[in-house]
Amino acid sequence: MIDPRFLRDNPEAVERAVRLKRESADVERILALDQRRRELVAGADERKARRKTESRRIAGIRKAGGDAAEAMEAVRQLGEEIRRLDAERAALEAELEQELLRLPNLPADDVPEGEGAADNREERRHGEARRFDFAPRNHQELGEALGILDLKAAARTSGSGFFFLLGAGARLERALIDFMIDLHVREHGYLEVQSPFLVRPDSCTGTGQLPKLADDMYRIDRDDLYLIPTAEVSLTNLYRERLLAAADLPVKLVGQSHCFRREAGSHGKETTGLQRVHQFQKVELVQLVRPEASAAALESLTRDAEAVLQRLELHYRVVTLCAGDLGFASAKTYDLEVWAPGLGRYLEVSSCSNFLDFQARRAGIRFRGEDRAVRFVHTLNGSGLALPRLMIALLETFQCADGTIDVPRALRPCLGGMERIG
RNA sequence: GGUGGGAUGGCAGAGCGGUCGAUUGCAUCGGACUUGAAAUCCGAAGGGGGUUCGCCUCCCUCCUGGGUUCGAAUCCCAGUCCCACCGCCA
Repeated sequence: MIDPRFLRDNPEAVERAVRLKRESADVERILALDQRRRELVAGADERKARRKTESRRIAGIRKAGGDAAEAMEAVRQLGEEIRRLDAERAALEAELEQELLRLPNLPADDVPEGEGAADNREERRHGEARRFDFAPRNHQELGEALGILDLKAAARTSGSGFFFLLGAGARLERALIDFMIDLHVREHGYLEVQSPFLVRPDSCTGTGQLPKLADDMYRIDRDDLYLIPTAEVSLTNLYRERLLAAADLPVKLVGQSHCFRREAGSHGKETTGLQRVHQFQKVELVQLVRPEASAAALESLTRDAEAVLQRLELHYRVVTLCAGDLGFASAKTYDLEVWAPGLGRYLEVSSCSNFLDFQARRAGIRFRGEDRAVRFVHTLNGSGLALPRLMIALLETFQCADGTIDVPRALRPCLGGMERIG
C-alpha cells in the first residue's frame, strides 16, 4: 500500500507509477475521499472533546448534589451528532481503503520504462548455452521416454496443467529441494520454514495478491481460504501484525511449498510439458530488512538464487523487469532466466523482488529502531528456485544422445550418488 | 462437531461504570555508581489519526462490530480468533 500521506504530497508521482505499470486508478478521487475523511474526523473530534469535558462537569455537579438535567440533554444530542459523523466516516474509510489497496507500488528509479518483456534490461549472463552434436529433445519427450514424467495420466486425473513425476523424476525433484534448502541454510544464512499452503484472504491482501489477482488463485469457498500461489504469501505473513525489535532484523527465511495457480487467461501459449502448470513446488526466499538495507538485500538475495543455477552448471541470464512488466507490489524485480536447449528458449525460474514497505504496510509488519521510532520493514522475496522449470533445464541441458540424463556433480550426493538417469 | 475458559501496551499480567491510555514485573532507552561490565538506584517510554513549520493541546485505540449510559477497558448483544478437554481422524 502506498502511504496515504505520500500520496497526498506526491499525487503526480503516484499517477505516473500507475501509468508506467499500466494499472488503472483514480488518484483524484482517492484524494477527494481522503480530504472529506479528514473533514469528518476534525468535526467529530471537536464534538468528542466537548462531550468529554461536559461529562466531567456533570459528574462534578451530581457529586455536589446539583441538577445536571440540562447539560445531560445537551451531551446526549452531541452524542447523536458524533454517531452520525462517525458512521459517515467509517463508510468513507472503507471505500478509501479499497481504493488504496488497488494502487500499485511505485517502480524504483533505476527500473527501465517499457511495455513488456522486450523492454527488460539484461544485466548479466552466466555460462554458455550447451552445443549439441545431435538434435536435443525437449524435456517432455525425454521424460516420457524415460518413464519419469506422465502428463496424460495427470490430465485424466486432474485436468490439463498437472503432471505426474515417477521414479527418478520424483526423486530428482526431491533431491533438488534438499539441495537448494541446504544451500540457502548452510551457506546463505536462511532459516528453514515449513509454512501453511492455505491462507486467509487477509494474508493475500498483505502480500498484494488481493484484491487484484483474485482470479489467479484457487479459493476454498466453504472455509474462506486461498491456496497459496507462492510460499511468499505464508512466509511473509509469518510476521504479519507484529512489531519486531531492531535486533530481529534481518529475517531471512527459506521455505519449500507447493504453489497453486489457476493461470486464468494464459491458455495456449508456451505450455509444452512442464512450462506452465497449475500446481508445482518451489523453494522460496523471503527477507525482512531495515529500509536502508533493502537495495543491497535485493542484490544478495538474487545472488543467493543464482548460486543454485551456478552449482548445477546451468546457463542463465539476469534481467531487470521494465515498469510495464513489473508486478503490482514490486518496486524492482530481477528475473533469472535459465536456458532450456530442447525448447530453445530461456525460462523464468526465479523472480527476485524488493517491495520496499508496500507489503509491510498492508500486512502490518513493523520494527522499533534504536531511536525507538516505529517504522515499517522492507520485504523482499525470490524463488530459489521453481522446480518444474529447473527440471526442464536440467533434463534438456544434460541429455545424452541416447536419451539418458547426466546428473550434475553437485547434485549427486543428494541422489545417493546417482550419476545418470535412464 | 461438542463443552468450558480466554483475548489489555515488545512480553507477562492487574484493573470489572467517572482524571484509566490504563497498577505491576520483565525486556528496552537515558542517567548515577564502576577501570569496564554485572548488580543496584533514579528517570523515560504503548500504537494510530487530526492539526501544526515544529511542539503543546486534541481525537481514537484495552480482539472486532453494534448497543445501554451524561460518561464504558469495565455492563449487554453479535462475530472473529486463541487455549483446554471430549469426540472424530492423517
